[in-house]
Amino acid sequence: MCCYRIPVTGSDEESLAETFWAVARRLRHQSKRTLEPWEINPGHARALAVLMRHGAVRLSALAEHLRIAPRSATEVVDDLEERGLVARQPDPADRRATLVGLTDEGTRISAAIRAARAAEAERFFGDLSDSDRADLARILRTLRD
Amino acid sequence: MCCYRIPVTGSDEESLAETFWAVARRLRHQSKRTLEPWEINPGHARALAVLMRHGAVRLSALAEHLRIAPRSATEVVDDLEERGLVARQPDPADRRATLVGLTDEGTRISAAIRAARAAEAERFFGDLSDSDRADLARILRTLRD
DNA sequence: GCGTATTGCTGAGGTTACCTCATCATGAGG
DNA sequence: CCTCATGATGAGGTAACCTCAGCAATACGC
Repeated sequence: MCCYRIPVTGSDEESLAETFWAVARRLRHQSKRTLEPWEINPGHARALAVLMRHGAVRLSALAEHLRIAPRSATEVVDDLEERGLVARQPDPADRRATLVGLTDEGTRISAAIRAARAAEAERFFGDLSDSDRADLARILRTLRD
Repeated sequence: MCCYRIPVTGSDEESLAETFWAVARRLRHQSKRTLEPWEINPGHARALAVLMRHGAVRLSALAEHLRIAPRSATEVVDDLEERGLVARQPDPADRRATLVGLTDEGTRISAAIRAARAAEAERFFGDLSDSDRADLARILRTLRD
């Protein structure tokens, strides 16, 4: 690795990462508060969002979207089903598989959560100027991949 | 809240948050890989960093820095002590308290991790132009509080 | 068709990183 | 001193993951 930076730069970079995590923590806490009215945790909310976006999917597909093991998706779905937000139904195309879809109430609540999250993002990023917001989006997209 | 944004903006904001979390995930994975050579997890690394910065501190103080319950700090310290990276010593000022400090090896390893993290940050943020990096730092600082 | 391998879900049980509550020694204030 | 507060820790719990084994259904090679 040529051109190794001098410590000052290293220290700047360190604090950039630190600042990033500080922001992440604040955003995470705010998200948690946003979800409190529904007594839903972030993992369940993510599952509902996937179902909202993709409609009824197999458990294994849900697991992939959530990046968790299939067995863990079973548990998430168990919980949500117990609360009446999702329902299992046999997959007509393959009798081994089960499809999970939102119930009416699940759809209602997912929509409400979606709106609350949008409002939350507005609150969180709302103090930024339009150009800062655009810069942030552009820079983050660069870093994403 | 006046000037409520139209849905398009809401959707932009949503994706800003989403992009943020995508970046966070990538950074987290990279951090994990950075720590692998020492077989140290992020929580332990954070504890070592606190001790590096503050020297020997009480368990309760360490817990505060890490934002975990005092009882949980006991466990972190148990693990690190078993690995010879930190040592407990009685607090001369209060016989109820114990101070935790880095051992020589703990100091060596903490320094190595610190360097590796700086290199990791350089790798991660290195593709950005200087001005993007400055913008990002400034914007994140705005969002931090 | 027919046996074999694969796939989809779930029961059983483990791990990790936290937590609370009770306990014990020590310290501080009336 | 006697009471109350504080610092660490033992005991035990929880949430959100995991792996592995097992069962049913399907797909594949011949």
